[in-house]
Amino acid sequence: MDEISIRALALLEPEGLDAEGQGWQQRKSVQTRIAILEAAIDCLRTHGYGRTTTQLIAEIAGISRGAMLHHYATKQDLIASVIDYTVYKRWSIFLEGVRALKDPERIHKMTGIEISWASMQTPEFAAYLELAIAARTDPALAEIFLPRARRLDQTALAETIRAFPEWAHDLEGYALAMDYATATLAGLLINRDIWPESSQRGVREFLGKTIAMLRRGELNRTA
Amino acid sequence: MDEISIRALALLEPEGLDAEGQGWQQRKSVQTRIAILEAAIDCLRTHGYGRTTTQLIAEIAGISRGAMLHHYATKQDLIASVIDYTVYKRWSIFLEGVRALKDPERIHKMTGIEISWASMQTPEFAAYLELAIAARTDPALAEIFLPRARRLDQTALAETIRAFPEWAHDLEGYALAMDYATATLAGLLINRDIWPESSQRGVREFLGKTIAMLRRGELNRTA
DNA sequence: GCAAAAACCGGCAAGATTGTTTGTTATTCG
DNA sequence: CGAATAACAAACAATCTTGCCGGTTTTTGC
Repeated sequence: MDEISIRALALLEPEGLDAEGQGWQQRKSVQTRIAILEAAIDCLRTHGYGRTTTQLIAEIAGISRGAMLHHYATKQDLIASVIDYTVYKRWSIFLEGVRALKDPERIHKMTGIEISWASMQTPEFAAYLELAIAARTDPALAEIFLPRARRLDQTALAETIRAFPEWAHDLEGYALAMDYATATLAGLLINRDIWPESSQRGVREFLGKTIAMLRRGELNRTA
Repeated sequence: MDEISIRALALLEPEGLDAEGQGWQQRKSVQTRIAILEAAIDCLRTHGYGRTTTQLIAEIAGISRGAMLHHYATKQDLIASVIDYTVYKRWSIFLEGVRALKDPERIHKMTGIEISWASMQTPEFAAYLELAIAARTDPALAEIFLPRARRLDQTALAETIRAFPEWAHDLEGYALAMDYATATLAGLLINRDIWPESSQRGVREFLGKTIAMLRRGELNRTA
């Protein structure tokens, strides 16, 4: 992992999950917590937030519900950790994909969209999306989700731009491109089961061309 | 309402809600059903699908839960009607907005996006979106939602193009533009509470310019 | 009128979900 | 080695939600 990734990850890294060099009990605790988080992610993406029960999470994680409530006293505590964890993983995957590209590919072949698309098709992002959606109508969830999401979104924007030197001079344009791509791809995800695959591919390809033009400045965004 | 609107509405109009010239009992039944549907829409948009209970719907509709189960024996029956009803209303509002535009406005000022945006900010669309999202993780809901959504989506596309003579020669392009705008705006709706308003406006405006260029053929979508 | 049907109301049982509580096993540290 | 602490398990009470059922009022048709 190169320097860019490390710096970005450092600011997004979830707390309470780093147990390097600790005792065995500590290491086991972290291991169990990660198992719980991944079980929660699996539940969220397959059953949605409304039907994600603590019972099911514990079941999938392979532990008792009592044990889970020992690590995460309340459902809100668990969800809060899930938020941090999923965001961290999403941008890790994103940066990893970008880092694997050579500069010419990244700049001229709109591959950024494909990478963004790939990072949005992971179980982690599916879980995050479920939470984002549920937070719009669930006040209790919104209370813990919105502050985190706003902060993490801002942090991710500021840190990922480091991986795109060609955007460095234009933070505003980068923010627009990122929001634009994220919005369109998220909308695509929602209609995944409704629209034919050919339509979805058409939208993705057109989005790629649009972003490429935006970067080249052919679509001045203020006029 | 002009001929175009009437033709489109005819194909999308929900069944069991037209009681013109019937007896009073029939009329009262329709009236109650509409009250139930609108209560359900209100519940869906404010509480989400997972927390929309039959009890709450009946409460908001102002009738007893028993009376509601008389009109809609099961929750699935009710939701099925909600789907048809919301889609019908959405495109009614959309066509009404388009019809109110003069040709030059519609063609040259990318006002189509604003109308589409307006039609997606109604309670009806919010409810539909909740159902579309919930259907992705709820098999029981998907069973009744997906077939309807696919059929209604196709019908709406074929019918609304009548209101855009400038697109008539390019159905494929119209479909792409519609999907593209819908996806982006839906994605925007999801992030409504997360992103700053200025970012959202930026995305909307950029989308408008993109669609305008697509229509003018400046962004060839096959290359 | 008057019986049938429709609209409507209130309550109930079965099942599910959350947080708490009590108890057991394993680890850490003085 | 022994007490304190952490990890884990199982059961419980309180609350919701759904579908169903008996009963009441209103409308319709003969």
